[in-house]
Amino acid sequence: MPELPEVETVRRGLAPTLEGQRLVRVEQRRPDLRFPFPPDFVRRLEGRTITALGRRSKYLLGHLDSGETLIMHLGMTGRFTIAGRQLGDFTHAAGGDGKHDHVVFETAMGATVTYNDARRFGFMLLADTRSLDQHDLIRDIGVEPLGNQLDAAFIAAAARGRKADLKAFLMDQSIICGLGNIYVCEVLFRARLSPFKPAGRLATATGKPRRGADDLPGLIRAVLMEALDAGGSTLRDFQKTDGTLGYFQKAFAVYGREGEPCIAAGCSDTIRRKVQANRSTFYCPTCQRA
DNA sequence: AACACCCCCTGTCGGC
DNA sequence: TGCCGACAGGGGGTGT
Repeated sequence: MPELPEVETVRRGLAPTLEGQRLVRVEQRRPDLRFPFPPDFVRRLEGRTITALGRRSKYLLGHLDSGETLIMHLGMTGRFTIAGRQLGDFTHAAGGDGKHDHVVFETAMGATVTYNDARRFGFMLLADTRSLDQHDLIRDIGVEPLGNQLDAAFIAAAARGRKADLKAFLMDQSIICGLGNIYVCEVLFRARLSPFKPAGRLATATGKPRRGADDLPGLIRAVLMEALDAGGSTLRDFQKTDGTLGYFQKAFAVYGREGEPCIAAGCSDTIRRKVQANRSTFYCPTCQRA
């Protein structure tokens, strides 16, 4: 399920149950997810306290009092359940038969947190906290879009001379992290930029902002913040019901709307879908010409 | 370095 | 009803 807003929603949902809590029991039910679990995975977790639950890009980071950090990625279908309350992958049915429950954490307070991941594109690793920034999977991650490093100058400098198309540019986690297929489509629609034009058009030859580069930081933040708000409200709703609310409850302007009318005022075109780098790109050919 | 592909895995959905 | 292909929110690895 996870792009940045969803991972952050999961983090906020898990934090009250895990932060400051000791793991009294950890169950690892298979040898691997996307990657093999680290050696002695259970032994290195049991008895440890999670001092803080953080996030970097789409990674969840469980900092332990042992000096290690539990790095978790949800892949496409990863989700956590707190004793019946589901966090993540809202598109798949709630609950389930536990068929894909791969890891179970039990805290000293008696809470049970289960990780479920049908496709197993997610993973869990352990890394030394002190050198976490230098970890292979963390080192090359780009700027956090909700942080203060993302501005027009940064985008222009990064885009300068790039031949890859705008869609790939915004999907590239080593430039701006956290955006995935859905939100890139939504951002480009709001920016009225074509997904298919080279990213280099965002910058002048000397690397100054050009065309949509000025608008992008604000639009990226707006799209992510709206999703975050929706995720939060979804989460609150979910605690009170057993339905599969959320995520797709949020109304997207283009994502998943192939053949439906463009929502832009005065536009009578329809949303198209094109496969780009093996992923679907949704866009309005009339509104996104630049 | 930057870029274009391929692949990992399971489930679901639409068409026949 | 069954079968089959297309598709799904990610990203690591490889080859040019």
